[in-house]
Amino acid sequence: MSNKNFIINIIDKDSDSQTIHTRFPPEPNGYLHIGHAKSIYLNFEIAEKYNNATCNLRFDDTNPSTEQQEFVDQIILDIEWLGYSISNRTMFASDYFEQMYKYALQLIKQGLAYVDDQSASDVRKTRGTLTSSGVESRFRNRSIDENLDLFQKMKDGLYKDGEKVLRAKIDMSSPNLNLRDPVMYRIMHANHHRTKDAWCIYPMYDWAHGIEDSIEGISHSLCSLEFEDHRPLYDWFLNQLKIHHPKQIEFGRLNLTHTLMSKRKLAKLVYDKVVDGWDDPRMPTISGLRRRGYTPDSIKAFLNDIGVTKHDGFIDYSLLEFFVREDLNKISLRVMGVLDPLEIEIVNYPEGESEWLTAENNPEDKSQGERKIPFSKHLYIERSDFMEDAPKKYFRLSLNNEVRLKHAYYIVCKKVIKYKNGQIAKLLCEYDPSTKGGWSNDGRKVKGTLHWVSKADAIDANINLYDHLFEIENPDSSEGDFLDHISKNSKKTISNCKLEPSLKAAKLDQKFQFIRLGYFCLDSKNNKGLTFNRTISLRDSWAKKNKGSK
RNA sequence: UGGGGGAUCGUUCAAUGGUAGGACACAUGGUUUUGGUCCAUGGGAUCGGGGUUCGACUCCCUGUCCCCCAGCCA
Repeated sequence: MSNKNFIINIIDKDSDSQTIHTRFPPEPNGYLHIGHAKSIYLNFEIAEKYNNATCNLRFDDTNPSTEQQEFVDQIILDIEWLGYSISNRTMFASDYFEQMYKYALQLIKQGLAYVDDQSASDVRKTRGTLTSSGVESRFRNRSIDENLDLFQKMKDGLYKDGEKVLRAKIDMSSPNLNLRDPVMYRIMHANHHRTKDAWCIYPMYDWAHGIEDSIEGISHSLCSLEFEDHRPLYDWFLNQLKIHHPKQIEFGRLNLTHTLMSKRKLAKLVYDKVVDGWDDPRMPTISGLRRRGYTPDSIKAFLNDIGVTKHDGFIDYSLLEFFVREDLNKISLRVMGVLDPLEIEIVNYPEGESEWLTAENNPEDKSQGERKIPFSKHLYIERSDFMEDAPKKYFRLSLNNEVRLKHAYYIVCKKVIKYKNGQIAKLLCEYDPSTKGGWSNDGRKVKGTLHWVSKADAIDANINLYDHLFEIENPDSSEGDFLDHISKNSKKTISNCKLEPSLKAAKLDQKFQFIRLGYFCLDSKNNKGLTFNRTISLRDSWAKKNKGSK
C-alpha cells in the first residue's frame, strides 16, 4: 500500500509499542465482492508493512442459519487469488464457542448478564425508541444462581428457539441503543457447517466479535462505519472480561456507481436468476470480476488509489475501468477478431493462395514477441468499418478510398455488392502488393487501419459483451425495487464472430486485446463452442465524438 | 427532536497554522501501422455566517446539509 491514510497514521504510532496484528472477518454467507476486497487489501497490506505483523482470515461463523461450507471455500479461493497467503492463518469463530461460553459464565457471575424469558417481540417493544428510553425486563434481576442454572439449560437444549436469550445487563436508558441490554446468546437448534449439532445456543455479533479479536491477539480491529456506535459495546465487553483489548477503528466501505454491495441484494440477483450466478461477469464479486477478466493487480491498484477515509463516498465505476485498462494494456496479447463480419474479396489476389504475415504480440512489451497470421483472397472486416458515403472525418473504408489492413496491405474498395434488400453482401477490393506489412515509403497518407481475419482460416466464437448491471448510478438507495433498474443491455451475446486462428490455443489465464475493440478473455464456464468475455472496451474517442452529433 | 459520524474541483484522495496539489472524468492539441497507448495543455473546489491569527481547509463559536442506529443479522 503506497498511500497513507488515517488508519495507517494511527498504526504507525501504535507500532512503536506493540506488534501489529489485523484480521479480515467475513461471514461465510455469500461470495466476496470488491467492497470486501477493500478491507482485505487494507488489512493484509498493513500486515505486510510492519515487521512480524500478520493478518488472519477469520470466518465469523456465528449464525448457522445462513452460513455454508461452499462460501468458506470460495472466500479462501478469492483471497488467495488476490495474492494473499492464508493457509496457516485461517481461523473460525466457531473454534472459540467454548471459550465464549466460559466468558459468558464469568459475566453472569459478575452480575452483568441475565437470562431473559421475554419473547423477541417483547424485547423489541421494551427497547424504547431513538428518543425515549427502554423498559427493564422483569427477569432482569434474577439471582446469579438462577441465571447460571437457566443458561446451563439453554445450552443443554431444554428450550425451543426463541424461548430465552442471554442478555448483558448494561443500561436500558442509554442513548446508544446498542447498550440497552444487548442479546448475547440466542437459541438456535440448527446444524452448523463446522460444529454440527454441538451447540444450540449461538453468540451474537457484538458479544462474539471482540472476544474473537481478543483471543487472536489482534491489535487493530478495522471495520466499517456502521459499527461506530457498536464500539462502546465492543469496549464494554472486553473491559468487563479484563482480557486483551484490540482497538476498533471504523472506515467508510466502498460504494461503486452502477452496482450494489449489499450481500443480501446480490444474493437475490443470484437466487432469482437475474444473473448467472455469484460469478456472473456482471457481478461486483471477486469471482465475477475474475471471470470478467479483471486481474488482481488492477483491482489492487484501484483499491490503493481510492484510499481509506471516514467519508462515505461513492466511487465512479470508470475509475475501476481505468485501472483494468491500464493493466491489460501492459500485459495483453494483441490479436485480431471480427465481431460483426463483412466479407471482402481482394480481386487481384490469387485464388486459393495464402501467405503468413508477421504481427507483433504487444507494442507495449516487445518481449512478448511475434506471431504469424494468414492472409488470403477472402477476408472479413468489421461491418462498421465500411461506409459507402463516408463523412469527411471517417477514415475507415469507403468506396475508392484506401486503408491499411493491419500488418498486411493497403487496399482500396472498388465495388459494393448488395442483397436485394439493400444490405451490403460483400466488398470487392484491390490490394497493393508493394505495401506488404502495411507500409509504403512513397509518402502515401493512409489514415485508416482496420483489423481483419482470413475467411478460410478464421475460427468461430461466441462473444459476451457486458455493460453496467444497473442503468442508474445508485440502485441501492433508489425508490422502489432495485430490480427495476437492471439494465436490459448488461449482457449481449453474439455468435459467429470470426477470430484469427492463433486463438485456438487460448488459455484461461491469458488476456487478449482484440485490436481496436477491447480486452477479452476466455470464459471459464463450459459453453457451447469457444466463448470469450469482453472485459472492457478500448477507450473510443471516435464513438464519443459521434455520440453528441446523433 | 436521542446518540454516533461526515462535509475540499463533476468524483475521489492529499495538504495536520505557511503557495489548496494529485488521480479519474471532461476539453483541446501532438505522436501513432489500434480513432488504443503515450505526451502536452486547459477549465474546475475548501458547505454558510462570525471569530482568533501576520497568516485558517486546518483552531474556536454558530448554522446548514448528508450518512448510520430501535435484528434473537453481521
